[in-house]
Amino acid sequence: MQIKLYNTLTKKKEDFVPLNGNEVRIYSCGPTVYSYAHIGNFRTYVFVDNLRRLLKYNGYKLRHVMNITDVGHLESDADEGEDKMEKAAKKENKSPYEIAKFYAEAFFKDMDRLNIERPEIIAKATEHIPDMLEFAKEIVKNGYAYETSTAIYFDVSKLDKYPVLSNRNVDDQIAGARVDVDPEKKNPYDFAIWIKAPENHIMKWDSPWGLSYPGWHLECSAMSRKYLGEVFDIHTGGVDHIPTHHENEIAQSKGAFGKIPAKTWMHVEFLQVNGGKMSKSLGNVYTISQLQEKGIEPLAFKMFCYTAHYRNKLNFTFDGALSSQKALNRLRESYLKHESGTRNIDQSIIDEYKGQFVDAINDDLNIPLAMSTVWEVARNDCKSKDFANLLLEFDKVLGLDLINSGKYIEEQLKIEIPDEIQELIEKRKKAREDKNWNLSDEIRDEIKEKGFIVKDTKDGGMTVEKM
RNA sequence: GGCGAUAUAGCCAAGUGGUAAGGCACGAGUCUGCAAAACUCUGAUCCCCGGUUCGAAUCCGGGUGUCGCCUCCA
Repeated sequence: MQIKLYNTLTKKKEDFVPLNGNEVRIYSCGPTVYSYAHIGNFRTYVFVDNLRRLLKYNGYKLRHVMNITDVGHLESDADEGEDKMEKAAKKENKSPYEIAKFYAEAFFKDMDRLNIERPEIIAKATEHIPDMLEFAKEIVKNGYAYETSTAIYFDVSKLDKYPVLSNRNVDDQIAGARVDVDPEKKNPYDFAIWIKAPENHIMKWDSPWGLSYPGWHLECSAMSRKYLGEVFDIHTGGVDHIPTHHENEIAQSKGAFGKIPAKTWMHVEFLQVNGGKMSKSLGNVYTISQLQEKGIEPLAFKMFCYTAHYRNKLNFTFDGALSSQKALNRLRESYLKHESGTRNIDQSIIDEYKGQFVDAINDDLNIPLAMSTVWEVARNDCKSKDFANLLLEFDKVLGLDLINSGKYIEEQLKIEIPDEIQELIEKRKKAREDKNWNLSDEIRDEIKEKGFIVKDTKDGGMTVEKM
């Protein structure tokens, strides 16, 4: 079955065919490691994980690069303000390199908890300064850039067309937007490819323009070409990258070697919170750890992402995430149910379900639709290892770590019960043996007030959960 | 001011011409001393108006609402 992917560049769903045989080359814009990544960031990385898994499921080999931005990303994408790394470093009284190391580690820890596969190549900007400098020199040599007192700017008016990804009309937008334009810029949409370092700037390197550092957009252009070649298959990022970052990457590649660097550009819509945008000023920027504190596992967040298609906005609420937590637990129970089954299922039925699932995911990664097939299998009355194996097959794309379902459920039940509660449990056990239901119910309420829930099992035992 | 997206049951949402997937919640039932859990069952004609069509949630036009981008952000 043919994979179809939506391409922002052509604004169409297209049949996906790799440029180079069986190998798919992908570049994903990674995090700027100046603080913790939030759940909005991770919606994008969950998508990238699904994309990887989809391609592998269809038999392709991957060469996937993700960058770690640890220099050059200014507070504003329009080349204004301080470098984010330097700003965070000052705030936390550390070096930019310490900041980068700390938050990069935190990022990968969250990626692991989300069961997101690592790209084949992780590329740090600071380790590729020579590649970027080379790229910048080519752009300058080809006449696509000019020098001002503060930076080397890319001259967008030299391009045949700008922008190519977004529809915006440059002149109209400038008229209405409240932006202060650097008077030294020739065109408002010119952007810095190389920035002259102020006296107190920590991260800076030697260049034909003195001590300086690369512009943010340049790292992706330079590193993607280094590892994937001039033109590769797929470039991913969030929708916010469309109008500036990716537009400028394309401009740079055209300036350096005259080509648009990727064939397919894929963008993930924003995760909203309570129906609106996530922003620091509203205090609704959550991290994976903060979700965990509220009883939402990282994998439940992944499951939550599967309720909507990646090209649509998804409204995050804690209620919504908790419902996904429940759904995930039920899916795990269903897997275990089938895993212990003994019935045999006709291969034609298995093939039917598999076909439904593959049709959905191959159609521009329609995971919400695919999930309806997953539930049909999970909910099937006929307990069978064949269904358990089918769920594991689906999980190759979903990455919910279903094979370890038992472990996750065990962990949820494994809690420390204080002596005080243990005593109440013993008292209640006796009351139940005496069929003193009033006392039994009273004790249950008392335990509940102290934050634990007691459930009676069929064999006369009890289980205890934390609220 | 410019550009764009979206509007489907209580909530999260699939579905782009042929009589509305799925998840969660609610309600009912089974089970239970009761409860919880689990399981089963139950619910929407798709923002409004007009048009195209044998037929539209799905296409076109006009409204209204919400959201986003152009300023930080995946």
